[in-house]
Amino acid sequence: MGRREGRLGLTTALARVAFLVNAAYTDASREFGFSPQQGQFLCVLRPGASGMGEIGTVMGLAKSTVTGMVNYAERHGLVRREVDPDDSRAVSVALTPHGREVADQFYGDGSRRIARLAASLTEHERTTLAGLLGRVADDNHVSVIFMDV
Amino acid sequence: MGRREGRLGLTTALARVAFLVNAAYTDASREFGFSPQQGQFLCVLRPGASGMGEIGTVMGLAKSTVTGMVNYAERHGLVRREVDPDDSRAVSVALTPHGREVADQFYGDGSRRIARLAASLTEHERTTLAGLLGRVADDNHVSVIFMDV
DNA sequence: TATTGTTATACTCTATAACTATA
DNA sequence: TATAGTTATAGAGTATAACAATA
Repeated sequence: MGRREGRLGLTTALARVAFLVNAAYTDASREFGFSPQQGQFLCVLRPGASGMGEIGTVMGLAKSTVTGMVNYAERHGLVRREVDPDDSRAVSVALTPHGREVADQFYGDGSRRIARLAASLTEHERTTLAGLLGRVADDNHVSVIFMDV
Repeated sequence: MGRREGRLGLTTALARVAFLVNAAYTDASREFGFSPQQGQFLCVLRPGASGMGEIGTVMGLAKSTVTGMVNYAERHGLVRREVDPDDSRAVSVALTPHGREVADQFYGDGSRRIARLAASLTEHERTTLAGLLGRVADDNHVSVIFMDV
């Protein structure tokens, strides 16, 4: 770590860009009238229904927190609970048709904002950056919240 | 955007790596017994004292939120308020000696966790990645929260 | 009048512990 | 006994609106 010829170290650069991505995400959420957490939650559900426990694992939250989050989204007509036919203890949470529409629009808006952050790079630089970041992601078992657009 | 030869698009890669950085940050905060927000707040104050309004701008928070955050940190002996001699409305918030110690340790721990994310890259790749991310950060007026270690 | 902060209020986000019901 | 979720509780994070004090 440390400076190299007057340029930022990798750690600093990673932290700053993460801050920018978070801000883009938060701005997109505000645009849609919900919190970043609810936005992230909708994105987690986009690929398909999920159990309460799985949601907690993917998002890194305690199970009671997940209960509250699902309650909120359900109250707003974005998701619905369904009892697992194979295990009556388990619950499956899925987007409602309205929730899917909102989630897709939110995802598109958030993606556009994030893409805009790298607008000043050349096509070749973007490809290089995507490759290196992809390696970092792959090597650290990142949860699949954002899928490819 | 979209897939290119089976690899992730830049937007997705950015989002995933941001998620990893956030998780590293959250883990470091938990290690120190406070929330990611309090950790970020301490890092904002590391370079020097700051006014309430400036803190809100840098962190993207409403002023009443900043009041609450400073109250919390003050209650825990991490920061103290000082009235600006030039403008008695204004308040300057600074780390206490204890707060500085905690902030520095937290910053070091967080930085180490973030650096570890890129451990699998070669030295040359890390330099390339740092350069490209630095460009992205510079071109988007990112707030200076993480300074170089 | 405009600006700096704080208060009052109302939610959401979060975790821990205790609980219910099913496996 | 172990697992899937919920409830109870408590506190932190957040914003809006109304306010006080100073410029």
